[in-house]
Amino acid sequence: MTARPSILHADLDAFYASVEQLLDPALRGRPVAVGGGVVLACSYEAKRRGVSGAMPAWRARERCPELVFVRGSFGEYRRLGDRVMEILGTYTPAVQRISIDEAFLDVGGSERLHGPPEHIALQIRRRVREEVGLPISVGAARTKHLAKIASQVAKPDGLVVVDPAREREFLDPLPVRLVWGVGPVTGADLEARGIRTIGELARASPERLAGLLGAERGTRLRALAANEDPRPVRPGGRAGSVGAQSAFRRSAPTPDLLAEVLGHLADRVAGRLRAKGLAGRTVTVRVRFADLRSVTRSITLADPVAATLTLREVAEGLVAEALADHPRERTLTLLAISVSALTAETEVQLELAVDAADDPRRPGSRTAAARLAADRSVDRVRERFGRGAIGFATVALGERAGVPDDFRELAERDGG
DNA sequence: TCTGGGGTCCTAGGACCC
DNA sequence: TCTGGGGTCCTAGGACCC
Repeated sequence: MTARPSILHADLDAFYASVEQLLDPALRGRPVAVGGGVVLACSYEAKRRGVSGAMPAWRARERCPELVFVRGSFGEYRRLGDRVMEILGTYTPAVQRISIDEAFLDVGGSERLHGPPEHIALQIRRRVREEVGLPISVGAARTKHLAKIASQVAKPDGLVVVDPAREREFLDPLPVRLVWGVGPVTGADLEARGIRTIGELARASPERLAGLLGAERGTRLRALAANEDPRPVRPGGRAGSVGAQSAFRRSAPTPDLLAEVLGHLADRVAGRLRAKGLAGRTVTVRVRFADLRSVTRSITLADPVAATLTLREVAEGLVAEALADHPRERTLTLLAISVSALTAETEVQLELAVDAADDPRRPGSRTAAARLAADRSVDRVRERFGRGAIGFATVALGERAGVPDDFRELAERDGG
């Protein structure tokens, strides 16, 4: 084989928990969990004692009584994650960040400056340890998917380079759950039919997989298992949707509750859209009932929204529809708003001068213009004085949300 | 005292157009 | 009077990832 294992996948180990241990030396060597009611991330010391992500706090404490719970240091996660990405960027501009703590690199063109991929991987691990103080695992291989699997195998705090001549040897015995896109449901399906390893998935007939998973998905997962997915490292990456959700204790869908929660969510979503210079035409709401089943309702508007009040009104209408379709459901446990079909907000602004129909959903209307202008004033005040300085019901919402807003933006299940 | 919050991608049916 | 095939957009739901 001539191909080099020039794709790297770099993945910080137990990121949130490692940051906490970095910030507070008293936590080092101890089982640490980040989160409130549930474990959002935990240290390897905690994992060894049976704690894992998404576990309710009471169960985690049951399994590991000496577990130390910390609420999380959101700003630090963002800051340190960014610093690590900066280090990665010194080896190639071809860095594709896929979450706060994880990225692909194509170092195929970096050899002359920085040496072969293995050497770069070693340097990355050493520099992140020395300059940031965090452990990071790296996988190196010929393809992205294989590099990602390699970094998972390398954890914790390791490096795995997959020799292009020995890819099958490496891949075949690994559990099928390591394939990207095989989750609990599909994994259980496959295992029930005797497909337990990646090798078995790669060798399964396309017809059989199509019957099991559907044609498209069967083909895709088999290609991943067979390591025949050549997708390139794609730097940058634009958001396709912006959303927010809020889980709460079982509550009747009273007008007060809906106004409060949807107002808060619309404020968050629209604010983030404006901060990114975006607006979106499709608004989707999700309503979760007491039994954790949820339904969604969406609408695609003629023009993109970025104004808080307009988004809130549209969302209220959609939630009302969803509730009307489920008249027997008396209890809610979650509401969510998401905006997709995004466009650059400059296009919205251009339309401001155009027409004057007074439907606030139309960006050209005076109402829409006034709303957007008011929102921007609020945005500016918040930029200077912080989120709490002004805005919708942040005080009234109080403890209901349970998780600090900043944290929500960063939260992820398996970060540690 | 059973479950965060942020996303992506895919499927499938229906409306509508040519 | 009955009809095809293709394409796009919209909507609802589900699995998955971090």
